[in-house]
Amino acid sequence: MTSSHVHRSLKEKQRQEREELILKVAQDVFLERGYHETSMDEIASRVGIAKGTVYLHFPGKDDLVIAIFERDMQEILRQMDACLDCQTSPQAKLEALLHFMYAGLFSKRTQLLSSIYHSADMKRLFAEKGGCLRDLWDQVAHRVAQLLDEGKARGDFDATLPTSIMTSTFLSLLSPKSYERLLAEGRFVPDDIVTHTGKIFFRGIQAKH
Amino acid sequence: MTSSHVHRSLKEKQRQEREELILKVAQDVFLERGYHETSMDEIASRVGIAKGTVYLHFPGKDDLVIAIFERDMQEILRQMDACLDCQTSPQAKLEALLHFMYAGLFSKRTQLLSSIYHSADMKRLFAEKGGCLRDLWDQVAHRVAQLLDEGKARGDFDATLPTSIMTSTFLSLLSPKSYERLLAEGRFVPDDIVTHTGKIFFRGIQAKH
Amino acid sequence: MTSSHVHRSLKEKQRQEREELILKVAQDVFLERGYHETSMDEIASRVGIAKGTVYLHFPGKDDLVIAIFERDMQEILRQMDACLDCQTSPQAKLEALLHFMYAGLFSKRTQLLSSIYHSADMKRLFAEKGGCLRDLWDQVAHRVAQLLDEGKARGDFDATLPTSIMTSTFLSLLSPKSYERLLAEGRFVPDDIVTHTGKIFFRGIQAKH
Amino acid sequence: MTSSHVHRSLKEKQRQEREELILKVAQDVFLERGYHETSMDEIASRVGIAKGTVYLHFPGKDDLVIAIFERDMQEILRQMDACLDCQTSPQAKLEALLHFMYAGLFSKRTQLLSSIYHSADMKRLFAEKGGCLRDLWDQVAHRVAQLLDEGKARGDFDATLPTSIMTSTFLSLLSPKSYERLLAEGRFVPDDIVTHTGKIFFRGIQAKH
DNA sequence: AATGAATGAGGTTTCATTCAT
DNA sequence: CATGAATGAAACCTCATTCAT
Repeated sequence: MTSSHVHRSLKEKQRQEREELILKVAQDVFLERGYHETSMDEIASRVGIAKGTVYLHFPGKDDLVIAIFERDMQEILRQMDACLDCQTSPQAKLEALLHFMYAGLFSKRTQLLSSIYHSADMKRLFAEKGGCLRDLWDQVAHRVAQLLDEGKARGDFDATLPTSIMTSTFLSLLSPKSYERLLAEGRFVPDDIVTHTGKIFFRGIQAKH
Repeated sequence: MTSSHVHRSLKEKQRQEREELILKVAQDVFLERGYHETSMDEIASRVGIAKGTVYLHFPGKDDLVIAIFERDMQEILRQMDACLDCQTSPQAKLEALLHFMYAGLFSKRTQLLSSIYHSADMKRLFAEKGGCLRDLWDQVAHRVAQLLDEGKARGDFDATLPTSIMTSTFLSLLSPKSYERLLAEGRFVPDDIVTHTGKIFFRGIQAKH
Repeated sequence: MTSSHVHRSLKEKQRQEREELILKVAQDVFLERGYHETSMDEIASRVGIAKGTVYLHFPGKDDLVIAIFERDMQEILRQMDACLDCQTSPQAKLEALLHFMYAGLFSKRTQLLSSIYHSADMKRLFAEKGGCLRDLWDQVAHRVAQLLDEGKARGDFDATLPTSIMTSTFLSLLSPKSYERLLAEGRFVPDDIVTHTGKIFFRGIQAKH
Repeated sequence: MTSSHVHRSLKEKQRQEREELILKVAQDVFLERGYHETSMDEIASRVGIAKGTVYLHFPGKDDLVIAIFERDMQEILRQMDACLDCQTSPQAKLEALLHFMYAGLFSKRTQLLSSIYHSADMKRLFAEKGGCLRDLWDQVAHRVAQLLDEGKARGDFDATLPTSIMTSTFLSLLSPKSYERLLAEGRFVPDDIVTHTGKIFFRGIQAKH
């Protein structure tokens, strides 16, 4: 009984690990090559499994991408909350958020998020299959909007600016592609860029005294 | 002789007009459907010509996209210069630039530009085939950077911020996708958004007094 | 103008001939191998064209089979009518029908018709895509039923037998598969078989005197 | 020792029961969906066992179908003989046969038998793997032929008709598909149809007096 | 013995590109 | 020139079969 249970749980664990691996690899390949330039064959062979095996985990290519986005968004939300707990003022929280989104592992996730908003075919895909993603993204945007409103209430941020536009502007800073060249040129490290960009944004929304 | 020459030139004019039309239509379709979801068939049939005819103007699908980007960038440069002439202060010029990039016809071009920076497959395409585009984009960035430096020299902009980062931030504002939802919700018109966003940016880079 | 028209019509003619050829070849292959054992590759290569070309004529494998059935049924109806004109009594007409259905070229078509009624997957296909086929087959059955009723009215056929059952029995004679072995053994030619089978049927439905 | 033997025999019995169950279920699914539309997965899951287990009983999908046909034919032969014992005249025996073949449980088997004769891929399968089936079917045909000859000898049936053709015609009546529509329309019950069809056949082969 | 995850050959379909007319 | 039929490489996906557990 116990052995059987352990056995089950082991198999299940292996299954989940494999699924996780597929998601990870697929994310990389999609980022490198783009959705259409990536074949299921390539994903499978990079994972080191057969094409058919991928289909045991995800019913189709579409669903694989959706799953990647979903996992990423959930992780981002989770980490966002964790990171918001450690700070006090709304501005400090938003700054922490910015830094976190660009930090090591998350730059990939942030890039994917940004691609949602920028490629016509992905948008289509989400319109058709990604109902749940809309909610998750709304939660991200909602958290940001809340912090901005909180800052306004405290008199930190300019209350005459519409929160929705501030939110959009803040989120548009989460498009790491714009900074890739800066990084590529090697004159800055990510933290520099985020710090400066953040400074521009927060000065920009500061309440006039 | 003369008649033949006129004939030639007429033909040539028609040819150019058609090429222009193909570029225009293709741009629309690419924006609607995305690169991979758009077939040469669809472009040809929307233009009202045969598929083969498209290949008389552009050697391949890749080159067609490159040509679109090239044309757009050149047009943007041209209009940018025109629009910069009408203003006096660097900030006024940059504001005019922002408004212009979102104005009617240019929103499409701006969207395409933004997609350069955000989709993995386009980037690859440009890396392989789009040598000339790099130069054009550098010119755009250069104009912005010049204005920012000019502003710094006049004491308008904060000289402690690295110009390259300011430039990047400014250009990242040219990602209309971020605002699509704001527009879709119907609470703002493009000009509102640009005005507010610009306000944030320019306050953000203002020199401290 | 005329030349263009002729040109058009020539192209169109070639197109139709090619389509006809595909239908013919596909019918043969489907008969030999069955629907699922036949690949589009095989059809194309037997016709001597590329796989993609088949798809210029038929949107999918399904539609190809449907088209074959439709063409066959229409041809059968046409020939049936022709063959019914040459005879006088209902029985003579039905006998002519039987012979005609087994005659040279039609044995193939008859075999296909029969396969409609006997394979589970074909039935499914027709249920989904073959609306028009149902009508055509009904016309065939209707013609037979009419002849049987006519014969009853003349006092030739037994009026106590339900026409629908007589029709079914008659049509079940159109299943050449049952006779293949007889033919294969070489002791009979098709006409013998049809003659004897017909004799059994017509005696069977004869009015009692 | 004895216990081990009993154990063995118990296991063996369970094994046979499961094999029987697989055959039964597979038959149903093949009839519903057709050979190619049926996956080994579906069969296994309907039986309630793992896919691999099916392969412990049958080396492949082909062999499973062959086994079904073999079992069905053997059962038909067994039941045929039983049913022939209860009747006296050849005609009564053949009539009993007809009714029996359409009776409740046997309609399925009859349908499968009929599909042997009507689908190209099944024929191929039997040509390659189904040596034994040929013999069994010959036995069925032989029994019918014997009865017909017996009837001829008694002066019941028309001796001028070739027995082989009479046999073929009789067996072609065993194609329940032809009657499905009659049944579907709801105007007849199976027994009506068989009775009328049989009447046509037996009148058709009756000796002239 | 039983399982079911893994495999990979094979099938259908799409579409950028070519080329004879 | 312009056309659009033809091509065939390449993608997605299924499923019979195997094999480690």
